[in-house]
Amino acid sequence: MRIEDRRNTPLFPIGIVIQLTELTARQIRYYEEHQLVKPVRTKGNQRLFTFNDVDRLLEIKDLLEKGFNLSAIKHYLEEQEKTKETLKERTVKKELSQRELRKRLKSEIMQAGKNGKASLIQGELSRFYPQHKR
DNA sequence: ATTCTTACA
DNA sequence: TGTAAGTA
Repeated sequence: MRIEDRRNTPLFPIGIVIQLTELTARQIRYYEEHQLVKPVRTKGNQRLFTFNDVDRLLEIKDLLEKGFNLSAIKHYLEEQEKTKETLKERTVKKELSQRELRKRLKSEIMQAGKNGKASLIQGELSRFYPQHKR
């Protein structure tokens, strides 16, 4: 999950963001007021934007040019955020369950090796192989 | 030189 | 949104 960290690393002062997005400082600060982006502040109170913030601002600009108002864009981005987090959660759960599965398989295999009888999981797995007459 | 806030057009 | 003023 290193790439994600990079995209969320505060890097750009507003001057760079202005060049990257071709938005004015006024606009960028205004969007921040409305919580569409949340740049962190340095000790000197200067804003630092992340790569994701820049992407976000570009999307805001695009939607604005297509005629959407700020509140609509805000709702849109919130939904997009929810969806994104849900997908991420599912991925995490999947990874956890697969790790758990491997752990159980290993345990069962070692157990079966000791007492020679079919393990519980072998019984479970047989369901996925129709050629095994049951 | 840059950025920040506030306030008014 | 743009811009001017006074700061940090």
